[in-house]
Amino acid sequence: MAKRLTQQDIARMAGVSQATVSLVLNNRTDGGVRIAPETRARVLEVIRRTGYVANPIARRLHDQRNRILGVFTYEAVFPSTRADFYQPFLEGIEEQAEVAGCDLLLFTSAKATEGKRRIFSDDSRIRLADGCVLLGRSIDRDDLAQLVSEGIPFVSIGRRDDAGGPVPHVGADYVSAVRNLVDRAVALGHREFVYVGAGTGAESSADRLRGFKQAVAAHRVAGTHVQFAGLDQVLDAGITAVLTEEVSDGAALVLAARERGLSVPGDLSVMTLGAATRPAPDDVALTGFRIPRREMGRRAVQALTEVLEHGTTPRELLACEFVAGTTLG
Amino acid sequence: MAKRLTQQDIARMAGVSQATVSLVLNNRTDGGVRIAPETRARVLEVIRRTGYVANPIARRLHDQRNRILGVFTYEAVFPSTRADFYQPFLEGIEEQAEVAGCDLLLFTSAKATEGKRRIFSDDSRIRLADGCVLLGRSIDRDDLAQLVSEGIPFVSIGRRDDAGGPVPHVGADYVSAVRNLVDRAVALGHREFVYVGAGTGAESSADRLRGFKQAVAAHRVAGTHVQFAGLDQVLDAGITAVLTEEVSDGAALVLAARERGLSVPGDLSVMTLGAATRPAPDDVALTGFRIPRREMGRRAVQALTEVLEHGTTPRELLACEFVAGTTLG
DNA sequence: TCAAGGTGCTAATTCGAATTATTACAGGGT
DNA sequence: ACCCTGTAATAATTCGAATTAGCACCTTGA
Repeated sequence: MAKRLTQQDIARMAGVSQATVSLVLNNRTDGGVRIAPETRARVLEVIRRTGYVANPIARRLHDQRNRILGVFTYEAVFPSTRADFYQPFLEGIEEQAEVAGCDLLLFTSAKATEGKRRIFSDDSRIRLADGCVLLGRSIDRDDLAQLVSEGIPFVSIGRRDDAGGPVPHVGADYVSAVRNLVDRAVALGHREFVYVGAGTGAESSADRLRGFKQAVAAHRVAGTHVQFAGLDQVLDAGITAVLTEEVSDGAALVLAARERGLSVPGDLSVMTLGAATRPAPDDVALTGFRIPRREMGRRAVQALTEVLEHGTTPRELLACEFVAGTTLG
Repeated sequence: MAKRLTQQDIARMAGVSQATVSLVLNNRTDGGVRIAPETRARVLEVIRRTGYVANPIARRLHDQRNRILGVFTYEAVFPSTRADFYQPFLEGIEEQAEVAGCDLLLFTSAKATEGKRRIFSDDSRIRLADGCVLLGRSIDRDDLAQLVSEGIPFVSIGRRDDAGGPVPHVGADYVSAVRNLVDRAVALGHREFVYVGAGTGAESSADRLRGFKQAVAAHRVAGTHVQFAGLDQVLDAGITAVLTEEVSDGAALVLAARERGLSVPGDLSVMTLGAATRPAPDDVALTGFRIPRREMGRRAVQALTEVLEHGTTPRELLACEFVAGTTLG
């Protein structure tokens, strides 16, 4: 296999020193550095001819920058079961990376331990990249804490609680989004609510439940929380408005109600909180909100750029757009 | 930001030299290297206490290998309009990369010129990876020739004609796949065929048309080739079996025929050749074949591994699976 | 003619870890 | 006292690129 070219090789070909090649390559003109135009041209010509590119590894060893942004996901990125969930994020990430002139490193080699990947394995490659975007519904807290304590530049997609320090993130404002749904339902006369879903564990779940509780408290209406709920349970409790974390749960309720000859939203209103971790039927136009996934991806890369350039700790929540649907009335 | 610990730091704490730390860390016992048990224990204790992990960058610099595989596409990978096309390939690539213990680098930094990315721009980063997988319907011939002549390790997904030398690739055997379709149609009594599509330009198109021509010649039946075809044209020419490169073209013909009150496959048979570059309706069960996209991705990475290890030039065509559908009779 | 000042380039060092060559020292035998 | 052998550790070098200090050469001007 042809050995990769080094600056030393280029230097030899151009009849100059390695240092000169480096200076030409980086277009250095400051600090009393001068290269004669013809020398510069000669070196550039050799570089052009050979297609030489500086070894990013060596470069990074020296100056901590190689224009590579890592993307770490806790599951494989492409498998189609998850594709609908991850894809919009990745679109945004790719789009903004292109703008920033960075390449994306997908950490596929991260060994899966017990079905979950871990960021810090024996031979963690996370430092290959300048910084890293973290993607996944829930992220291991120990991993997060280590990222923070080691000062590795990263941005999480999705809000994260502190982990031994503030965690830089670009999330969705679920609290406001859920409150908004309850507000609208109350305005339509609803007084008996139920929140169906975990409501805990991942921050995204907790935020939704928090928004729900804030809203029902503010309106002084009845609001309960259950992990799972069948149609009977809901009806027996006199509920008129259901909010489900999972899109598929909401769709299931609507279908069950209609099979039973009930009208949605006539007899029961159903709203979904946008978590599509499972495939859901697309023939039910649920009322709910749209998570700005693509925008979150874009903003995460922008935020990462800020982290890299200014060492800040950006935390930002993006608004979710109300989706009218047909299941709230 | 706390500076990361180095082996030098560990060495100081343990009262040994940096070399000793490295030897302990790598558990080296061969080549006349000996470390006293108590010294080893002392070093390990410091490592445990501090949570030190070797900097992978420095490690790679020494090992001449970064276990990064590049993925170059002429368009953005993730946007949903293209997702159906690229995704299965990427699934396979990711899967095999994980097996090989490599990370994937998406060349998003290659700025698009006139809507297309180019591999060799002013500051091509293609050499950043150990090797590279090329993905795209058609690949710029100049780029290809340069890759070959510069001896850059790469594998194309999709068969490619020589470009100043053989081009390593993992493709689909369209010639056989199309011949197979014609064989089946002839066996069912068809004698008047038409091939609808480019049939030229990309190798994938040319291969399909070649298979078609070989088959009609072998069976001594009538077979014409047109770029585009309306339903009237087809019927006027007395055609009984249509093969369309594009899935959407085939679907359009079927729908047009049925609207006209014709039966498919009663009055007209339609087969598609699997090129889904445009979204197509999924309610028409077209007869055709399945391109083994995922498998192609997997094999491409395997082939790239061979290129890297043995400097070979693998060329391989994978068989397409017949899809019965309901539009051939 | 010699210092002053500018120009164009290079030698040497740095980054962190891996590896090879080498040294230091103890103990045993003569 | 001397050599030899084994053991345990270190000094020095390597990887490829970036950077800094400084060297050699050329003009000027007095």
